[in-house]
Amino acid sequence: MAVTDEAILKIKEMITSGRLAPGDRLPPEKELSESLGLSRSSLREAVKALEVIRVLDVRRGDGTYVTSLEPRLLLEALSFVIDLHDDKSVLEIFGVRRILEPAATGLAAMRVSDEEVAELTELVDRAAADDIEALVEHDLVFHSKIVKASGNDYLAELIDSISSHTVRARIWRGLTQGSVIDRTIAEHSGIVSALREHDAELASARALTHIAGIEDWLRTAVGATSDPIPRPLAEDDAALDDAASDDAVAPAAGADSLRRTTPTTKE
Amino acid sequence: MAVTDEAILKIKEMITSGRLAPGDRLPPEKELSESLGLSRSSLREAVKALEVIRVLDVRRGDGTYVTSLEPRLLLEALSFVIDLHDDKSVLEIFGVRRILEPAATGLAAMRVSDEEVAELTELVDRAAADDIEALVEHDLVFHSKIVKASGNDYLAELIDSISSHTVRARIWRGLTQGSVIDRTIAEHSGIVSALREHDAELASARALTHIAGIEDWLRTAVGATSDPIPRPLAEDDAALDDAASDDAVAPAAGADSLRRTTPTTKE
DNA sequence: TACCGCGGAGACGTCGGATGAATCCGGCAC
DNA sequence: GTGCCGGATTCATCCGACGTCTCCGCGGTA
Repeated sequence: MAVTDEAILKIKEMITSGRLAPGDRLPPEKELSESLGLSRSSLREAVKALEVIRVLDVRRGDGTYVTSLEPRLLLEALSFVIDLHDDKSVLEIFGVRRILEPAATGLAAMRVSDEEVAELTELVDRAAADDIEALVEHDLVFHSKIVKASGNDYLAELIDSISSHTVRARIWRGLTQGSVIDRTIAEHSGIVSALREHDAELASARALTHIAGIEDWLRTAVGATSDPIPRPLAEDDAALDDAASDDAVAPAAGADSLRRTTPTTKE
Repeated sequence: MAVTDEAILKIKEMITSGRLAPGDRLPPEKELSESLGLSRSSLREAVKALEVIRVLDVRRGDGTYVTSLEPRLLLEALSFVIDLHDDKSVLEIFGVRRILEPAATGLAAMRVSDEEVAELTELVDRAAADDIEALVEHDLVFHSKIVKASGNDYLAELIDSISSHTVRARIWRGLTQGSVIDRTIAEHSGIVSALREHDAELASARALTHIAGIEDWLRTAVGATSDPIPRPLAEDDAALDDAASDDAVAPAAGADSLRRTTPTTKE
């Protein structure tokens, strides 16, 4: 096995064994490379690999740290990978979301707090139908809040990760189906209503209905035309790509390559 | 943004834009580094990062290729990351599996072929209760086959990925609960029976029962060995390994600290 | 013609050093 | 006490060199 891969496993083992805890600082690259028996160059490749999957956090001029290792961080990498799937996979991914999100919504119905219901209610009320982009933003926040209320962070982050990929599809849907805004808000309202009553079964059913509506449309679109969906992924990376193309201003802080691509985060 | 991160995004963009298709070979490192405007060292860090998440396949002495980008590959990285979660997260992860696997089993019931049923039947019959390790192996194959039969590769691979992490826990369970072998086989048999009849509801219910049984045990085990205060993963994880390897069975899982838990090609 | 072995070319793997840039931190002036 | 400054530390990037592996064409041989 390559020394770099060994280093990756050794660092991982240091974490799983407890020698390195979340938040801990690693020895300097020079020192660590010597103790692991490889060159600094090779070690840096290992560190970079662990950085992109959010296991390590490298701070220039400071040091390298173990991240909090929270599900949110570790699943971020999933968004990156999902971006690389083709149209057929998008349908399969949607099939997974179709399973997870109703279940999460059902869980949320059983344990959602009054405050959370109030927040969701306000969110839906405020989502007056202005424009598509605002709706997509609202949609992301809405679903994110609900799955978070399921009480299972891992489940919530997993759903968030696999949902981000469908953003563009939903945008396109919005562009081609005018009635979608009202319908989406109405469906959201129905879900909140079920949550308020702690009716898990109804909440779950309404979530499924909601998602299946999008899925149906997506299946038709993919199946119908040969070049249906606006090119998988690349476009909302445009900002990043611009930044990368050396004429743009450097992003302010902590620029990452694997930052999730949902419009919710800006760099 | 760091040049290495730029390179990662640029390579990703080359793939999503279609300039690089699955199986394609990248330009040599020297050439690519020049065209991307960075040193070979930095490019190598980018390539390494994309290699660990199975986007690129680097073949020494040959060249660097884009992988097939199949869900199976891209989700492999998930297994790596899941290894880093603590016990609390393991329960949450199990909560996700509890949702996904019954659903996948239900889907499988609707479309499973006679051949697949025959394979599963034979698999269960052959899984005569010999030893724990064989049972765990059987269990992995069994569930893998079923979820694969769901027809949704992405779903199947996702389940496989999040299941791999529970292997050690199941080993420990096996060591502490003698009757688990017979019970597991009986439950597997029941699931196959429902699949054979294409009874999705029953298949799903039996899958849920099966998984919930493990989950219940896991929750008890974790709750028993943990304080109300969340503990870092290291201690409890080590406890799992110790418990496993203290016994004469000596499962391979805990033996090699540098083991690679993701099912990859050996190196 | 078909097969086999060899060696060169190309490509990745690893190393060590040098320089630049960001951060941290202690000392000093006010 | 506050704020500034410079040295020390650490990561970022680049460069050049050498090793090893793989591929593939060129002859040699049967």
